[in-house]
Amino acid sequence: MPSRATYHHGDLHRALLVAAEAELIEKGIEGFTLRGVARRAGVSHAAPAHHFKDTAAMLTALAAVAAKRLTETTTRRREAAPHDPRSRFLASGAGYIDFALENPALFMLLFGSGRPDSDDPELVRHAGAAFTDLVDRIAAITGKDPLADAEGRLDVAAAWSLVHGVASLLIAGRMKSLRPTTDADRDAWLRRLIERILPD
Amino acid sequence: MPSRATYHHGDLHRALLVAAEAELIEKGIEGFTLRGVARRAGVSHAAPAHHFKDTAAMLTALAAVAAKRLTETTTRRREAAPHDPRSRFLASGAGYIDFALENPALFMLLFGSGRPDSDDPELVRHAGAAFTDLVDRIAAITGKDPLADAEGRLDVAAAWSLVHGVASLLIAGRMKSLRPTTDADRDAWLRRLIERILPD
DNA sequence: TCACTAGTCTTTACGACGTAAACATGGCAC
DNA sequence: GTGCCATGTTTACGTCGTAAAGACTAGTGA
Repeated sequence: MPSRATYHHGDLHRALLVAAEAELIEKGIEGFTLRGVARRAGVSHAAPAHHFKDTAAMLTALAAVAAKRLTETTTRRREAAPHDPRSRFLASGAGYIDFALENPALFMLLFGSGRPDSDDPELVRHAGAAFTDLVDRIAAITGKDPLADAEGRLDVAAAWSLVHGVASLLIAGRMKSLRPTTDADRDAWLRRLIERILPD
Repeated sequence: MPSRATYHHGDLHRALLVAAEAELIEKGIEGFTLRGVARRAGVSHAAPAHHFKDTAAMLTALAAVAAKRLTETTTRRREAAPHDPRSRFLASGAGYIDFALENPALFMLLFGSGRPDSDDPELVRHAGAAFTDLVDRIAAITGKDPLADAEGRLDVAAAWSLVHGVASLLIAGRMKSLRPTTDADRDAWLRRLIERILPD
């Protein structure tokens, strides 16, 4: 069925991840299908088994990619921002939300579905980096380690919750009546929103 | 295959919803199966078709139940709270989070999956009631209609986002290192968290 | 009272899916 | 060169969602 110049693909592992992302974006997490991914990559439906134990493993690998990309997005935004701690915090938070809006399927895969194995080392590593980034932003503002006491942990929980909540509700389309109508106003709106949770 | 006193079930529509909730809780949104629901209700796998057009319709009906129960929970908590606006807001928010913690599968079905039809009138009605409750809590604090101006809508967006974010992240198990270890401290912790987003 | 109709449930059937096992191919280490 | 084994294919099996056709019965209208 699959027609290809060579019997062996060459880089099927990577190709499958690319195909998997396309499949996820197009079909959503519900319609995601291993056989569909294989078709997209031009191989037989059983070929992925040699690279991913099962569907969950493939989704786990994809979630790790998502976590990595999320961290890259917040980092890039932060580095482009003014260097004062508050601006950097706002930029990082806006980056989190932008990632969600630009990659809703990946974001939902990462946070909203129980499908990826959340103990996977690669996933833990990249998700941990995103968390560390958040903690660092807050540390820069308060001047102490937020994880050291209950108040600091509350700072972290509140900031993450707000940003994550905005992202989730925007993606789910539940904030249509609250957010600004034009995309141009979105960024300013997001910043004003995030400002409300800034620690002193 | 199914053995029952009478050929006709009598109240299969309701029984299917009960079975569907059990199926959702036990198998999760991923493992949710129409045939599994039918087995649970003791009918043939095709019987549900006479009561729900397809799987999505069944999940939509279940989501409407979830939305209704969410509103009931926040209402109950609010009514049990002291009558000052801030206490009532805190109680309502804590109710939202409690609902999520007590019904994680229903909460994720309602907000985190694209499976229910979000245009379903019954679902819109109950979800709208929950939203109205939130707006009313904020109106009671600020003394004006929050939806009337941009600042008020920002109040609503921020409050909803924080509460929704906490609920989502707690359910996903991503706040283990931030939340208090004992359940006894949880309520106080939640209140301190929600306080941070209270409008003036 | 008694057919008949419409609604409810079952049976059967079909294509798609995930997974496993047996088989084919060819890259690469020796 | 040769043989191993990772990589890909084929075949097979059980489960799923959905549709169509048949069995049963409650309720309606004559």
